[in-house]
Amino acid sequence: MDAAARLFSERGYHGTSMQHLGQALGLQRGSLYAHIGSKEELLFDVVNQGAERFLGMARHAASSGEPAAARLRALLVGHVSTAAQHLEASTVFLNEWRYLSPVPRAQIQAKRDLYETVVRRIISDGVAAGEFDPGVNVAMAGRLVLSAGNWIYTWYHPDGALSASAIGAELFDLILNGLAKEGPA
Amino acid sequence: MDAAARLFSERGYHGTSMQHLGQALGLQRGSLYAHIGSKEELLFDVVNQGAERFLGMARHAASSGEPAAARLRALLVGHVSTAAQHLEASTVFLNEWRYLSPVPRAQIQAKRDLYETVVRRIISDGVAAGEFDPGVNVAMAGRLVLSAGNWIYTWYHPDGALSASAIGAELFDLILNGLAKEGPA
DNA sequence: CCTACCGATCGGTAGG
DNA sequence: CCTACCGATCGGTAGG
Repeated sequence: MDAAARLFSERGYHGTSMQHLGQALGLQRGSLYAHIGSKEELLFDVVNQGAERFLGMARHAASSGEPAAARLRALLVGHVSTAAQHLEASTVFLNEWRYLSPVPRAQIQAKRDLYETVVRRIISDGVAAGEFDPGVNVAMAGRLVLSAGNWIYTWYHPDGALSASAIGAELFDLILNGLAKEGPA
Repeated sequence: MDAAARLFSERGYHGTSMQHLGQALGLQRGSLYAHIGSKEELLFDVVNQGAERFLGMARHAASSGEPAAARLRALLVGHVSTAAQHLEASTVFLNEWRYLSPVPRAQIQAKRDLYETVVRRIISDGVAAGEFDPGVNVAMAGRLVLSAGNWIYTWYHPDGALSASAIGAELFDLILNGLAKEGPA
């Protein structure tokens, strides 16, 4: 699965052959079928593990009992940290899941929808509690949070100046406070 | 190129065969080679056209002479509108460009970098002009804007409640003002 | 885990 | 001479 995550993230699912995987593991391609059912099953396992990682983190962040802003911050920091720690598997989760056939894809779609629901719930909680602006479009704000978190795999490098947590925290501050100068209405 | 944009966006570059392309056009796959040099050349053309579209729009938005906030708004609205109007080609531009071989990929990378530079320039102009908060991390804010714009192809549907322009405008307002309630510091 | 295959299909090119 | 194709096949590789 590690080799698959790496190769699928670099070459894409369809750009990776069983030959590539065999080579990475020092096996003939036919021999891989003693360990996996099919190439697609391998994709599903990598994608599903990624989905579970994000979902588990989100549920934990959402249920802390803290104010909505703190929960959203924990979720965004957790999201970026998870993506950074499992960059290849996260890339596969985000980019290659759509190549699954209908039944497994629907399973993953359900987990993606659940994740988005968790994010929106935190935001609508924050609006209800008076923490966030009552004019906030909850669906749009949820998508902004997911966008910010999901796009980082395209530019994050482990040896960058900022840690994953710091990136998550910076993104949260931007989303919470905006670009505009405080003060004059 | 339209057929390639559609097929590459749905199946991915490596998941699309010359057979698929021929079928979409009512031709034998071999006949396509009277029109293109190679499959990769076709990918490059789709990706490059996408890059040029976004870059042209960004240059136009950036050079209006308006305040930074208005320019950033125009860029985000333009970005979402462009992505919406050419959803398939934009998807290929964003997802499949990395499968180009080194030389053409570097050409596209340069255009992507240029686009990001335009975005950052607007933001740093806004900070310098006192429109934006002086504490803003320009690189991070630029990535947030790009993230918001680049992720929409995953959920945008032409028959949704909001037009592309309206989505761009809502995203801009969120990024400018943030989630937080105005008032108490 | 191997070699040796299967039915099919890959991107690309042949001559006409 | 051109554009726009044909049926067949090139050397290799796909998943199984």
